[in-house]
Amino acid sequence: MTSSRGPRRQKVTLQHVADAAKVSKATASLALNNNPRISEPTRQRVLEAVEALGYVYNRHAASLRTQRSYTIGLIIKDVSNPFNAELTSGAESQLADHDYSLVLATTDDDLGKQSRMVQTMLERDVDGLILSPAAHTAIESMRKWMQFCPLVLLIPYYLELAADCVGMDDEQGTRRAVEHLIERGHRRIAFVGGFAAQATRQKRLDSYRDTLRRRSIDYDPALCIASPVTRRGGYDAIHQLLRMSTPPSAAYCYSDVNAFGVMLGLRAAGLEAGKDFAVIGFDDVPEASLWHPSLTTVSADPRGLGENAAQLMLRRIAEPDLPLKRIIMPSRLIERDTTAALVTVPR
Amino acid sequence: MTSSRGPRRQKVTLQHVADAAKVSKATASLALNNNPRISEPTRQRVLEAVEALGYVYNRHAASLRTQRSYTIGLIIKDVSNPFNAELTSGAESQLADHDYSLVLATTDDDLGKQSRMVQTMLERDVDGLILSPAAHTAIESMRKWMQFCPLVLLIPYYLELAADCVGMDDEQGTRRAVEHLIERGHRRIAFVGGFAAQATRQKRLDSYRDTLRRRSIDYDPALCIASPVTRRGGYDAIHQLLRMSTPPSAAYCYSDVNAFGVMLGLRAAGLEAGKDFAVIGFDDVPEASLWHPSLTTVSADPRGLGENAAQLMLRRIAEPDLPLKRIIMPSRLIERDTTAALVTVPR
DNA sequence: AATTGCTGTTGAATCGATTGACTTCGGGAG
DNA sequence: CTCCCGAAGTCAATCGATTCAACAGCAATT
Repeated sequence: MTSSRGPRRQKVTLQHVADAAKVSKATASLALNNNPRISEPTRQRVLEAVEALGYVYNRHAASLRTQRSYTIGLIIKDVSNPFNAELTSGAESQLADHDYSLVLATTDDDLGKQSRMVQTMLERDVDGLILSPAAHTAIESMRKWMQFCPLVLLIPYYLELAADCVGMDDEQGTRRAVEHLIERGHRRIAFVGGFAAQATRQKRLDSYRDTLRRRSIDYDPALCIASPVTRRGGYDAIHQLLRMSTPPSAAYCYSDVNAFGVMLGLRAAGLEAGKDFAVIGFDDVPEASLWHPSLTTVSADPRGLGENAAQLMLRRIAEPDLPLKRIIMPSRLIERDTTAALVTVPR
Repeated sequence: MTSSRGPRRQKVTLQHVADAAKVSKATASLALNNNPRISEPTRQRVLEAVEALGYVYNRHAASLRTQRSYTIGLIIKDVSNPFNAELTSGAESQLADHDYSLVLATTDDDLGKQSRMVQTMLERDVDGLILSPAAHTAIESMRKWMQFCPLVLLIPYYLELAADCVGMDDEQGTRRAVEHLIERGHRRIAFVGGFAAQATRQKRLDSYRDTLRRRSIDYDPALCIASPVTRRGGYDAIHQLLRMSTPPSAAYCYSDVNAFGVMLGLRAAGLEAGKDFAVIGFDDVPEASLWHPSLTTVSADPRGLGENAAQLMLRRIAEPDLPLKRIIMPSRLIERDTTAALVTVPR
């Protein structure tokens, strides 16, 4: 069987609409844009013609003239990660509500791919770029991109760059998590997951050390394990930690995904999270509440992040000269079962 | 502090490049498109000028002329669902590899929103539309859209429509799942989740009944519970099932998400999945292997679905007159712990 | 009756790249 | 010496909507 996709329906342009409504192309255009200089009866005639002919507006032609594409680019590392999926969802729905479209690209955290993706976005003349920069992205690159369109960063640690941004309160979230563990009697607390190059991780690590210091607990670098942000990463890390001569009794993880890995590793070692060992994650992905035992974690509202990023962008487009805005979203600790038990024999 | 975003850098056009390279605009264009009529030295001069001036290609202008946008629209119900996130990821990476961009829109399964989203896609003159149609989408609507650009459906049950499509083998997957339960001794097997309007669910339900019939097991409509595709839906359904005078001993669920709800409901009722009651899901989302007990489920490879959809689209664009292609991806049963136990007292 | 002021409409240039038709130039072939 | 040819470029029209400046028509004002 051959597909019967006939010749592509020949295009109906504004000229055809104008002819059908017996007005000029200029009038038809103004009518569709609700310009008040066009009288109501005329506008109606134009709208009827549009309906009758099945006219489809051509945004490329319009963009060429107006220099606005009503398109926003979103560049992230990976959509399949549930955190980013939520973020994308939030941004998309916010943009759709304002008649903007979302062009999505992923970088796999690779600088080369990132610059190619930015390039295609610029070629498409996006009205703005929402970016979660790949590791090691140079400030200079981003500064260059900003000459073409406004930029909203999904990370709040590029203060040298005059770009709007939105991010989590990593510091506060970390403090709460570590204090929670200390209050439950833990003294040897591991920090698991993420790589040194990640600015977000560095921030959390600093806050972790700072919190320990304030509570007069020694910082032990051996308890800090860098790893990929995957379950495997967490699994391997806990394995390594448990073999230490004085292993930790708790782990604060860079991400829920790492925490899940830690939990699997504990189980494999015959230990139970929440009873024999405390675990805290970060992100509060939906699964966090569903694991058994359920995971104590720092809540990160990824959808809200996406929404805020989109709003920031729309605001910037509407008012390019507004002062910079950096949104830090509050994080809060969600206490669940993996930190249920008190340490009975501290120290 | 005021943002110092200066005046938008004034545009460098092909004309500027041509001037700098001391050739005509036409030559510059041909050079950039690697047209063999341009000599190598000339092409190099043009490329150098591009580099020196920081020229950015304007795809809107090109699209206007060529009637190709190198953009594909993806319209799904919801990105935040992990199944769809994986699918999106697969499609995006496949398209990016071929220099196509992905415009993403979501419908929330709402017909009105769907038609608005399709509209903006057509205005953007996408080269193709990959669609997971909202419930109750009329064939006629889709036929209309196909007059504007090729369509790839993410569901294989609109056979009346001459559109390429890709989907799961719901029938085979269901048969395997139900047979697996029967082999373990189950005779009263519930079908949980989804709504009647969903074509996919209907397909699975048919296959479920058919499998029972072949094994001479009576079909009991009371064991089929429709519900939203959420954990809550599964939770409520199992609750209802357990109150029956002769409750089922197993549930085959429309989706993993429903299955998780069933598991939570069982736990709340003091039962343990895999020991007191068997559960099978559909999709094999990553969490399925991580729950405790781990979930037996039908694997659906969502990323592969997205990749295939993208490939189908690229193929259709390259060769519009190829015969229709419908890809049914094999599904397989992943046996895990929720179906571990045999029923000791069958009947 | 001529001028002014509106309102509603239109002509034509414009955005930036593509492309079919045409020119130019420097050899060979005749 | 002329003609033809191919290679390398260039001209100019084109895609479809927007928008500025101009203008027709008509009422009100002088």
